[in-house]
Amino acid sequence: MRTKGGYKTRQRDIILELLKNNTDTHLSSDEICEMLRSSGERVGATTVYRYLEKLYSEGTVQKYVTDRARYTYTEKHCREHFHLKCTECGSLFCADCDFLSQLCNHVKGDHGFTVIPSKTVFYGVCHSCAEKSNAQ
Amino acid sequence: MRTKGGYKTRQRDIILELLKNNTDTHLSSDEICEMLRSSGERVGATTVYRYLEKLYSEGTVQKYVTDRARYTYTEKHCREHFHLKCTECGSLFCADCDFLSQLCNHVKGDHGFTVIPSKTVFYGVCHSCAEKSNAQ
DNA sequence: CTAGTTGCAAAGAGTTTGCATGGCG
DNA sequence: CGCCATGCAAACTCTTTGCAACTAG
Repeated sequence: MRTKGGYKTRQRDIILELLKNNTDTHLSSDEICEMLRSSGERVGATTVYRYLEKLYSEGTVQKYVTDRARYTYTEKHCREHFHLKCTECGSLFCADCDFLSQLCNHVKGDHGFTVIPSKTVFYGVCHSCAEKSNAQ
Repeated sequence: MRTKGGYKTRQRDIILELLKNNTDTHLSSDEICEMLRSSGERVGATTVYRYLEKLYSEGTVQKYVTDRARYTYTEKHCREHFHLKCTECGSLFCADCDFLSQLCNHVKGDHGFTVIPSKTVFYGVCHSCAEKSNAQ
């Protein structure tokens, strides 16, 4: 959680801009490079990797590791919420309620483990995807 | 979820045996190779990879992907549990209790989202790493 | 000017594939 | 004997590191 901002560069600007414009998906560094390339920009893969890790360590983006590392811009109003990620359609939902808030206390008390909500994602199937499956 | 059993071989026997004797941990293919090697057995890495994927597709083992793929033998009576992954030391813990079991019902009922425990990992800081941080 | 940033090339790490050999049934 | 399994080597993919050139402040 470093607080130093670093220099402001063209590459960092456009990477962050792209992340802010795609808060509904999880992008891999590869996809980010590709999206930038198709819009005429060119940023080295190494730079993307390094900047994403920097943003992650600052808490600016969230990181999800499944088969590869994926990142999503952390919206201010979601900072202390949990996230529900649908494995079918890829949608990301925010979940904030008493039960989930208590979860941290429980895991801390009974399991001695301090959960970090902003880094934790529940994987599963969303309502609409579940309906589709039932319909078949 | 194929049902074909395949041939019974020395390698498959000892890999499955090892998995059954280590239901409390999550083993990577690399660790499995190493454990077998230190007990005098020798199995090629490729064979371990291929057999684990086969067991996974059959449902015989569960697969967890964090930084690398890890597998655990699926015990019949074992209900699904969540995982706690320490971002400091990388340790992976299992969490199986009523509170966490209720979590699925709650998220399903109040959020219309079906959580899949085996795919969900809680990220945070474990007890011993938290102590180290406090000591500093 | 100085320290942080970039990006190519190369190294790593984990996993998969090609293919000839070996073993179960 | 036929077919599946094995395992070495090599290919592959994602990610990190070394390092020289570059640039923001």
